[in-house]
Amino acid sequence: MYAEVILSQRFPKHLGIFDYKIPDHLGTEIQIGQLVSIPFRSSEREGVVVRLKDKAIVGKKIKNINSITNPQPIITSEQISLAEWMASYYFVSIGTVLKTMLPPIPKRTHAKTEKKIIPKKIPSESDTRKLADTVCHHRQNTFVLTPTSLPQKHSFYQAIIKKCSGATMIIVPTVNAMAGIQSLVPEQLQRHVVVFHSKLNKNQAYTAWQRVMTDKRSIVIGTKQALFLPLHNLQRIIIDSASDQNHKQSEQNPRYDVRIVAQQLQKLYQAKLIFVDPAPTVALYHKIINHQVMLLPLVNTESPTPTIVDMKEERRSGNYGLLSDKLQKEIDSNIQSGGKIFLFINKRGSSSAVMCQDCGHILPCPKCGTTMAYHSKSKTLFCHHCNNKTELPASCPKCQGTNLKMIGMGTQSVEQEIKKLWPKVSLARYDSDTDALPDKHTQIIIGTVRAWQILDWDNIKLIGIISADTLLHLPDYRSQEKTWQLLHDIKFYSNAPLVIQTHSPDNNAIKSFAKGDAKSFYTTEIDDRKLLEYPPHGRLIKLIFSHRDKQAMVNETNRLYKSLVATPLAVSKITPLTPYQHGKWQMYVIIKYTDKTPIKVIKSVMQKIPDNWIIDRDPENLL
DNA sequence: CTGTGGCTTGAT
DNA sequence: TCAAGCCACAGT
Repeated sequence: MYAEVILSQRFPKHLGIFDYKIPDHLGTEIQIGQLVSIPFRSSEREGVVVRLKDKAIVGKKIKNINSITNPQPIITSEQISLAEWMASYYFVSIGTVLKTMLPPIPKRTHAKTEKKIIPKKIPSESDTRKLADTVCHHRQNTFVLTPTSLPQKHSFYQAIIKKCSGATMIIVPTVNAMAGIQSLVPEQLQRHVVVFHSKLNKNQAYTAWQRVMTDKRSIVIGTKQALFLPLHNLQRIIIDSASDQNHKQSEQNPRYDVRIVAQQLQKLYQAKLIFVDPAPTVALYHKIINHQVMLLPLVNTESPTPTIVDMKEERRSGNYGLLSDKLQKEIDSNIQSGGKIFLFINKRGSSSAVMCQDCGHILPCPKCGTTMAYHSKSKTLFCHHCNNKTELPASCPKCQGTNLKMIGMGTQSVEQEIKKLWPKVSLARYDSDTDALPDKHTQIIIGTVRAWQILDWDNIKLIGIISADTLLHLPDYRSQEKTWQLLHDIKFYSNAPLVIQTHSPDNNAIKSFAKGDAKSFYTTEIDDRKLLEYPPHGRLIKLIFSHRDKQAMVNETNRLYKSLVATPLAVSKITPLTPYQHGKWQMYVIIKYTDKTPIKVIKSVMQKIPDNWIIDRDPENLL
């Protein structure tokens, strides 16, 4: 008898499963999922048995398994299936997948130390109780919930945890997001809670792994690695903040996406899958339209209509500053009444777009229409989509105006302007350059998304978005979607009046948001992506090559690009926003395919990608 | 990909 | 004489 064994080690993608002979004295004891000791190259290693068979591959010298490390299997057959699926989907070796799945195995386990969590009292709404019922008993297996406020979301989670039997997995995007959810679990169920994330030490991780294997009612709250826990009786998977970028592992192989892996888990365990986010991604909404997933109906809650301020108008009426008359008036009246104000600035990217101050036109690439990025060093415009390069024109191609300006402004410039207008008001800046927390009594806080975590949302009485345009004109196909999500996230946290300043008041994301018309946003956006077959019409694989030597990088990128052009797949080259990073030059090759592309074709092409290229399937962005 | 063995270099 | 550092290499 022979066994297929996987080593929990990163291997190149063509190498994964190794055959070993089962010595006679172990013949009856070997089981799938067991950890065994094996000779590998010149050392002793541990591996997982995944299959038993009569014949080993020919042409290799087959070695013997030394011994069984632990008779108790450490991994279930469902997990082996999942690992095999992931390896093939993400074009990595199964050893690489196993390395992320398995907990580090400690020499000996100590008693765990756990933080005591005080459960929060949440007003239970009949609305969310009904939805929890739907999730547990409806025939549909995948759902989407679009909560309009934090209490509503929490009430739903609590209803699900209380009402439904079996084990639950709640996947959150960041470690910070866990505590808030843990406190929702009622006291009598707290003993079933298992917290899981990358910052746990060996023993804590191992203990969590052991606990979920036996508890039939586990409530796992964790970041993406928690997907791989061997839950007993897994009934439902909740993806919290489902649109969040952190649900994708982009830095390291396997570059997996929680939302994709969770679907696979759902199938394996016949569990229920629930995506929760105030604003679903375009890809997810597309599935709602196609009835592949079910949108859970929510009763609309009252909220103030956001005010859109057209900054082009402001300029025409003589206001050249960063703050519109409308926003100034609102700030003024809030200062009078003592309400707190949050002024939101989106962090300026490392490149910025060029806008005409007279007509609001953002300079597009003459070849393909994508927003061009301004490189301040070379003073040129660059298209990240088609590599087109042009000089900065002297005047606007649309209205001939000569007031061209780089858009993207920092928190500092807004701070200056506020100080000028209201010299006495207490003011704090909170962004990635700030360490100190703002004083509790600070009236105006100017900040980036980083400030969201520390804001006292309940006491914020006015929110101003200084410019919705910075995000809007990133040269990425998802910039509209990101703007839409950002606006919804702000609204989700606070019900305060919202003033949005923009040069593009007719933009789909901004206009649809102001009208509260989700359907219009998504259908328009899906339509707009049709022409270039961007997701959800087509699907993407990003190939990354980096090298210390710029010329070597360019040569290799061109070589692979040319070889891919000869295949049936659509390819394009993209220079990233920061082509030089960590002492290396890099460039991307993007592969676009559709559901009609045979999987065989994709597989055979990807097999030929050299091992020194990074393969990122379903990338979070193209920059 | 990464642990290993072989080889070079530099300090003792 | 040995440790550390670098590189090429092959894995059942």
